[in-house]
Amino acid sequence: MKERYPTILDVARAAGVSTATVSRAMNGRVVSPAARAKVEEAVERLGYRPNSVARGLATGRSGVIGVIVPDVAGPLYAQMARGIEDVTEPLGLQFFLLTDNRSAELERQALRTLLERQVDGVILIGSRLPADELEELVGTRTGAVLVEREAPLDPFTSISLDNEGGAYAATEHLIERGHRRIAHVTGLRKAGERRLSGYLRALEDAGLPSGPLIDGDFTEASGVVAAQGLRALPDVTAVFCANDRIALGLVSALLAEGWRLPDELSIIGFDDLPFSAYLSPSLTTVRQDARAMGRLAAQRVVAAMSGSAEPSAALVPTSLVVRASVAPGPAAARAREDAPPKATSAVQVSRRKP
Amino acid sequence: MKERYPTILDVARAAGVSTATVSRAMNGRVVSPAARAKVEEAVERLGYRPNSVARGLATGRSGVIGVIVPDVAGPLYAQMARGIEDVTEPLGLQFFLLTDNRSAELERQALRTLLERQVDGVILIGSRLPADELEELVGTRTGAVLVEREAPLDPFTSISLDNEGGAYAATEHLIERGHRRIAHVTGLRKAGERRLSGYLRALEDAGLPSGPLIDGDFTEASGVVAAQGLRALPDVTAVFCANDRIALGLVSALLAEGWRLPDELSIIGFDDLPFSAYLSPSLTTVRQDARAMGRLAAQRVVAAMSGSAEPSAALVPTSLVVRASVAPGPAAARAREDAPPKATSAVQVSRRKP
DNA sequence: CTGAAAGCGCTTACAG
DNA sequence: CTGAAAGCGCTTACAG
Repeated sequence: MKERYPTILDVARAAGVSTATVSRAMNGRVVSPAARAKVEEAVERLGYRPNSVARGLATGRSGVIGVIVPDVAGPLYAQMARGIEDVTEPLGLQFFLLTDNRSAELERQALRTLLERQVDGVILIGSRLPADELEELVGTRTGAVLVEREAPLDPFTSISLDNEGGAYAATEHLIERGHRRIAHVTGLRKAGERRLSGYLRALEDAGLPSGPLIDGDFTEASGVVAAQGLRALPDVTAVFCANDRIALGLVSALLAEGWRLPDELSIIGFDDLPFSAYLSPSLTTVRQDARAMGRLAAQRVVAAMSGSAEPSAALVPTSLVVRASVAPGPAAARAREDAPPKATSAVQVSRRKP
Repeated sequence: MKERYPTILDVARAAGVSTATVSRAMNGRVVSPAARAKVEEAVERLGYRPNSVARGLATGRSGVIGVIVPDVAGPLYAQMARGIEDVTEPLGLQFFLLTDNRSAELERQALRTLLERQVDGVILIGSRLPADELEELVGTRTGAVLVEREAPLDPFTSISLDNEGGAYAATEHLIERGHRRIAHVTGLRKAGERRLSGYLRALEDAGLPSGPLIDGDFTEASGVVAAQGLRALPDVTAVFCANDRIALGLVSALLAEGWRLPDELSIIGFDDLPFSAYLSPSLTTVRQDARAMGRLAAQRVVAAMSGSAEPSAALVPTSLVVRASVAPGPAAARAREDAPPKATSAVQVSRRKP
């Protein structure tokens, strides 16, 4: 047990060349065909695998980029990880996922770990460390990009979802469908704030007063609680939930109380989680392309690693996914009385059931 | 830019001691209080952070355990990661997640990467590499544990979910609730097979014939397709889905066709995903404690790393979560005609709606 | 308790 | 194209 792995020296001896030549052959540098053949044979025979720790020490580069996510559990982070992989894989870079910066202290630890391991770059998702501390920790030797940063601007490259725009589009969709009294179940943190302000701006642009705000925290449970709040608001015909998990809880509670959806209440979510298309009614929502964000983050961090990067700030767009959870609102009904019915396909969907 | 980080030598000079003393102080070995104080002061002043790559090379241990998951996207893997963290964190070990072994080739690459990086242990989830290749790659220097391995036995420590037992419990539950004609939407791979055989065994033990088998592949889409199959099977009163995602698709399609659930069809899933409690009707299912599996895997790999480990095979139990998607079956109705109604609370739930 | 020195397994100018 | 040698930043017997 614990037998020694062959080292580059073993290979050199077996091949009758120097370790420098083995190193060159392994890394695709110029080497005579004869030497290359001998090295390859020896590598094969000994089952040699280079020790990347030693290489890392010698080169000062590890070839890995570290990713800190708030919580591995989120399906969105998983998608983001996939996007990161899309770009690192072809470049021969590895990336390591470190979980959870749910607290600043955990994030600090995770970041230190990564830095001590000499990662070449870091992607911090939803970071909550103060900018100056980040600067001090990360220094200038390591590429860094911030995704969905809580605090505002930094001297770092950052990438954020267009939460405001997505919320605007969702609210606008409800308005276009004829809703005038639209509630919002709020979320948390920066993303929650931005979604709220997109909602408010859409109402304002439509000349509508702000609808009731119901406290939420991005969980299903808060959606369930919101259902109670809605009962006291009979004039509300539609609600924009800060995310799909809230919408899931809300729909669940409403259905359990016997509400007919979407006829009695239209609901729209945010995120487009994998289950959202399969709810009943299927959930109209705002899709965020987490994979694209991951790709973008990886590209930026690679650029930052090579030093060729000006700090920049990117906003990733969202798209509205229209499904069946939004029915025409009262304004649409009024319009129908005047004009001949001009059913859009979305209206079709929502009217097929009753 | 690219300024040099301080090294142990910088600290030694600043503190007026040798690097050996700095090393000892940093690692909590015996050092005179005076020396310790000087080192600590210098570390603080220079902002020194040890280079774990260099340490890894010197000690031959990296302090990291690598985890290969089939797909970061699964919420279950996320839970497992949390469980792994539960045990590695207090031990000062790090773990790195490498994604996706959806193909043997990708898994091979991921494993090589990990090994080249000198991880002290690996946890392979759902590995599909042949046992002999695993043995050759991993060797005896690295601890390894297999979670939910596809192929049968190995010389490795393995941990599996009790898929068979969970499926048995699910099917038994349907039988106890009075169902006699129970279909099964199948899954994939070893887990799918085991769930199928648990289902078959439960029917057999109850003296019932096997019900119809509908092909599935663990996706919502296959659940949607299964709904069509069920239409042709009017005598089926209950269906055991190989996982919750299938159940989600099935419920979605059935509801869209106007079925009343659970009255017209009882449904039971497997996994207990986060959304399952919020479906309408809320889904009765088999919970797997992925976090506990992760914990167990981590404990075993730590033991394997210290060499103090006999290979072992553990089976992690499941538990039935009774919610509202199972209604009493025909046998229960017949029983009711004889005896006065003896409604269990579960029956209550499922009869409140119609 | 402490220091000088060798060693971990690579890479890379520097000569040739 | 190739080799000898120094160096990457630590740790750890070995002496003292």
